Amino acid sequence: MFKPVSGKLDIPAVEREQIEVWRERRTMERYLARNERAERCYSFLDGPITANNPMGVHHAWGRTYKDLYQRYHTMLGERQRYQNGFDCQGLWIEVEVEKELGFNNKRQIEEFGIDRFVELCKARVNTFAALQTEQSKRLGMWMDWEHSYFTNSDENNYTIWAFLKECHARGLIYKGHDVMPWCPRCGTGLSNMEIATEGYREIRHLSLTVRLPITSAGHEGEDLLVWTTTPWTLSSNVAAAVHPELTYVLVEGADGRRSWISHGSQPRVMPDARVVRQVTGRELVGLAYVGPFDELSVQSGVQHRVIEWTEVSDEEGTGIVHVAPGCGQEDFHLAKRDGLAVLDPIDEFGIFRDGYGWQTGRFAGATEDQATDVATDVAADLERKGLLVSRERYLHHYPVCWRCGTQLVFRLVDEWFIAMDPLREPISAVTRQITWLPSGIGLEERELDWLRNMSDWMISKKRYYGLALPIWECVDCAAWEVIGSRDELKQRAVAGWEAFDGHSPHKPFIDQVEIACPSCGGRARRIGDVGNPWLDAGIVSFSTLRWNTDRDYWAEWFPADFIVEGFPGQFRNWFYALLTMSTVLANGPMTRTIFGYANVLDEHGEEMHKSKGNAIPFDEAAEQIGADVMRWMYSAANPAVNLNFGYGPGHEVVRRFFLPFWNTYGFLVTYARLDGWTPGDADQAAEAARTLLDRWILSRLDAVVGDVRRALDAYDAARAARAIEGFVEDLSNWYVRRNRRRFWKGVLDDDKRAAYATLHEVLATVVRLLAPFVPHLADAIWGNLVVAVDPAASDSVHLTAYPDRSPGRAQPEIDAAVSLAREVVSLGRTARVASGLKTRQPLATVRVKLPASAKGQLSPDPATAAELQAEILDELNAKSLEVLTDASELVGRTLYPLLPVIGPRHGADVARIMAAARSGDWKLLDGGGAEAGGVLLASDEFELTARARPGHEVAEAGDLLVALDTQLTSALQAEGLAREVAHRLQGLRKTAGLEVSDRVVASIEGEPALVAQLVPHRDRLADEILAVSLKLGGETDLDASAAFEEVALPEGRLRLGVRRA
RNA sequence: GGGCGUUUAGCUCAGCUGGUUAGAGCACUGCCCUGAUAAGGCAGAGGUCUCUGGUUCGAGUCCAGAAACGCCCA
Repeated sequence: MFKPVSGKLDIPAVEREQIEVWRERRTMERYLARNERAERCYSFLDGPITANNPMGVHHAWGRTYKDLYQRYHTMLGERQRYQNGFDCQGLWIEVEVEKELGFNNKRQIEEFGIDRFVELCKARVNTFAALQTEQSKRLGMWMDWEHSYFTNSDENNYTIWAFLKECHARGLIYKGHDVMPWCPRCGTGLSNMEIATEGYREIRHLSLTVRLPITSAGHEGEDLLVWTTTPWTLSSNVAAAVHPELTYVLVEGADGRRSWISHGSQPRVMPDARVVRQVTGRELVGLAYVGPFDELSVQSGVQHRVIEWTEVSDEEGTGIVHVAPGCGQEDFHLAKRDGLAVLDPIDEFGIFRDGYGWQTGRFAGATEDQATDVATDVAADLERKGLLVSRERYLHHYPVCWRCGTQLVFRLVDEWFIAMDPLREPISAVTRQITWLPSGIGLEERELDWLRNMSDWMISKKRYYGLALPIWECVDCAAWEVIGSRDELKQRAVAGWEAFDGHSPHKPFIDQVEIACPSCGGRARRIGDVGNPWLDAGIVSFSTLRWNTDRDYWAEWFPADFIVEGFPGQFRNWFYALLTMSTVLANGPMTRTIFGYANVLDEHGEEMHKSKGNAIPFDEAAEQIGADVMRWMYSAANPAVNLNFGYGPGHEVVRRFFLPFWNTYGFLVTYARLDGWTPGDADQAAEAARTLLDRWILSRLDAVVGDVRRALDAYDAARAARAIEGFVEDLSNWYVRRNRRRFWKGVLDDDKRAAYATLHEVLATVVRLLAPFVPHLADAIWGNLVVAVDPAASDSVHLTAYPDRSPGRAQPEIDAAVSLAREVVSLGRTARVASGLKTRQPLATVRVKLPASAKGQLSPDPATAAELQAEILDELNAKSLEVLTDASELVGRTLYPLLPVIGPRHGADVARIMAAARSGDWKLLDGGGAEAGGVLLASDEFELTARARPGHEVAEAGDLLVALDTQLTSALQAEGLAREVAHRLQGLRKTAGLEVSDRVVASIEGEPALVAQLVPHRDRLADEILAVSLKLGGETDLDASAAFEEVALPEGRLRLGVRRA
C-alpha cells in the first residue's frame, strides 16, 4: 500500500527526509559502486572549486551540471571516477589567512614564521573543503567524497614539476627582467591572466600636464607638453614619445610661452592659443629637454630626449607621452629598443628607493586620501619649479589587485616565464579539436582569440603558500635548472634533504634543499618563488589520473569526455592552463567537450555581492526553496546567458512545475489507497482495457523519453527540462483531468485498473527521467510509488537504469488525433465564451470543420475518432458532434496557395496570388487548376480549405473551425439546472467540512416548476454528490442540514441543504 | 582601438534548414470551472522582432553596415 501523500508540498522537508533514508541505506555508496565492473567508461574531470569560503548559490549552477551528467551516465550503466576537486593553493588563501591574523604586509608573515603561516593556509583549505563537501552533499551531489583531490597534494605539485621540466627541456622556461603589474600590499607581481575584468576599477586620479623645456638649439623658449595620470612616475622620466606621422603644432599662449602639442589635442589642451608652427612628429625626434626632476641624484647623467613611438595617440593628453621605463611595460620595451636609461624607483612595497629626494621613503601608489597621495606633493613640487601647466581629477580604468583590491603599480622585476610563442599554434590546434558548448556563442573563437593575443605566462609569485617552483639557481654563477621530481631532487641534493624529508613540497622546508650547480659545481638553491595557481588547476588532467605513477590508468581516463566551468574568465585561466599543459604533455586535448555557462545574477539582474546584501548563501537557499528547486532552475536555464536567480523565480518554478507534478502523484496515491490498488498481475489483464488517452499518454511519454535522452546526450539540459515540463503539463492538465472520473468511480474494474496502471507507469518513468535533475524528490516519489509496493524493485531510483524508448509505444497518429481534439476543445471554449453560455449548460450540437489534412475525420481509425468525439463532447458539454463539409452554410471555401510550391514557380506573381486568395478574387477551372488574380495555378499548387463565413458565432484557428449550436431546448435547460444544483451542493459538502468519500442526505426546495425540472435528473444528481437520499420539494428536512444555502438563479429561487448520512 | 556575443510583448525567454496570421511563462484585466482548489481553463490587452541597407517571389531567420548593451583583449 502506498503511504498517503501530503497535499502541501514542502520540498526542503522532503529532501531532509530523503537524505536520512539515503544515509540509512548507504544509497550513495551503492550508487558509486554500481557500475564498477562496467565495460564502458564515462570520464568526467572536475574543475576544482576554491576551498576558501562557503558556497554561494552561484556555485550550485556548475555543480548541478556536474552532478546531472554524471548521474545520467551512471544510469546509462557507465563506469566513472566521481572525483571531486578542491583548489587549495595560492594568494587568495594567503589573503584570507592574513586577514584572520590581522596582517597588512608580507613582513608580518615572515616575522610570524612561514612554516606556521603555511600550516594555517593548509588548515583553512581543509576547513572549507570539509564545509563545501557537506554543502555539496546537501545539493544532492554524489561524488566519491572520501577521495577528493586537493591541488596542494604532493601528487599534484610533483606532476607540475614534471610539466615544468618538460617545458625546460624544450627551452621554454626563462627568467625575465621586465616591468610587471605589482600589488604593493601583497608584495607580488600579477600575471596578465589575473588582471582581467575583476582586476579593473573606475578610479579618479590626479592627472598632470607638465612642461618640459627644450634645450636643443633653435628651440629656445619652447616646451614639450606631456600629460600623465601617474605623477609618481615623473621622477623616473627619461624620454618623451611622439608619433612620427602625427601633426604637431607649436602654440603661443596668452602668457607668451610657446609649447609643442599635437594638432589633434590643441582644441582640448590649448584652445585659445595661437599656432606658430606646424611639423610632423618625426621632425621633433631627437630633441633634448630638461626632465621634471633633474635635481634628483638618480637623474644625474640621464639624457632626456624625444623618441618616436607609433602607439602614441592624441585622443587623450597632449599627443606627447611621458616615458619612464622603470614604471611601465611599453616604456620598458621602448627603453630596450632605443637604449634609454632605466630608473627603477620603488621597492616591493611600492616605497621610493634612495636617490629620489623628498620622495624617498614615500609610498608611490595612489591612495584614496589626497592628503597622503604622493601625486599631490608632486604637483606642488612641479608648480614651485614652474613646470606645472594644469591638473585635473581624471576618471579612468585602473588595475587593482584582484584579491585584495589594492591599486597596482608597475614595477621592474625578475620573474619566471613560460615562453608561449612556440606553443601558440599547437595549443590552437588542440583547441580546435574540442567541442565547445553551448555552440553558437563563440566559445572556441574566444579561446583562440586569447591564444592569439596571449603573452608569455608568468609563473612565479613572490609569496609563501603555493607550488614551490622547482627551479634551482646557483648562488655563485647564476646558472639554473628545473628539477622534475622528488626522486630527482633527492639524488641531486647535497644539503638539507633531512630537513625537508617528511614534509610536503612547500615553503619553508623545500627551500632547505640544495643541489650542486652543474656548471660551476657551486651550490644551487631553490628560487624563493611560489607558482601561479593556475598551474595547480591546469595539471589535474594529469595529476588526478596518475600520469606520474600509473600511465595505464591515465590512458584509460584521458582525455576526459566532459568538463564544465563558468565561461567568463576561464578562457585565460582554467581552460588555458589545461590546454597548455595538455598540449605540452600529451599533444592533444584533455577533454572531448568543454561546456561553459554564464553568470548567476540576482533576480533583478544585478551582480550578487556580499557587500550589496543581495548574495544568497547556499545553505539558506537550500533550506528556503530546496536543493532540487535550485537544481531544476539551473538545469532548465540557458547556459549561454546570465541567470537571474532568486526566491521569486524559485517559487514560480515550484508553482509551474513541482506542484502540478506532485499533485498528480498525490492524486494517484489518494485514489489507489481508497481502492487498495497496487501495481500487480491483474494489471496485465487490464492492459486490453487501455483507453485511447492511456495509449496517448504512453506514446507522449515515449517521445519525451527520446527527447530527453537526445538532449542529455548533447549536453542540452535546458532542452531536456523543457521537454519534461511540457510533458508534465500534458499529464496533469489533460490526461489526469480527462480521466478523473475513471479514478473516482466505485468499482475497481479493468478500466480503472488500466487507468491506475497507466498513470503509475507514467509517473514511475518520469521519476526516473527526473532522477539526475532532482535526485531527492525523484527518489522520495520512487520510494513510495515503487519501493513501497514492489519488494523486487531497486530501493533507490538512482540504482535503476535510465528510461529508454519502448518499441511500439510511439503512436504518432494518436498524438496527432489527440492534439487535434484538444484544439477543437480549445476553440469550442472560445466559442462558448463568445456565446455567453456557461460550460455547465449542455448544448445540443458542436459543429467542426476539420483541416484539409484531417480528410474529414478526427482520426482515420473509427474507434479513435469515436473516443475523441466523446472527449470533445464531454469537455464542451454538448450532445452531438457534426463534422461540417465545405458546403455548409457556416463556411466558405478559401484558396490556400502552397507557398513553397508556388514561390519558385511564380516568382514575383506570388504577391498577386496571395492577395487574390485573401480577397476571394479567384475561381476554379475545369481540369483541377485555378485562376487567382489573373495567374493560372496548377492543381498541385494549392489546396481548398474552409473559413468561417461572417455572421456566425464560431471560433477558428488556421484551418480549423468550431461552431456551437446555442439553441436550448427545455430538456437541455433542465439538465443545465441539474448541473448547477449539483455544483452548489458540492460547494455545500465542502462548507460542511465533509470528506470526499462521505455519503450525504441532500434536500432541495423551491419553486415547484424548478424542482419539477430536477426530477428526471434525480438519480444522477444523487450519484454525483454521493447522496444516499436526495429529497425534493415537500419531502425535505432542510432544518437538519449541516450546510444550507438559498440560491437565486435566473430561473427562480432554490433552497439547498446537505448533511452527513 | 581589436575580438566574441546579445538585442523578439511590461518582465524572463522560445522561435529547427527563409514560407501564409511571430509564440510561451510571469504580471495585468474580464470570464469560466470547482473532488488538483493559496490549483486549473478561456479570452483580452500588450510587438515598427534595435536601426539602415542588401540578397530573395518572400527575411525575426541569410549578408553588410550602424547603435545600444554584455563579455574578453589591448
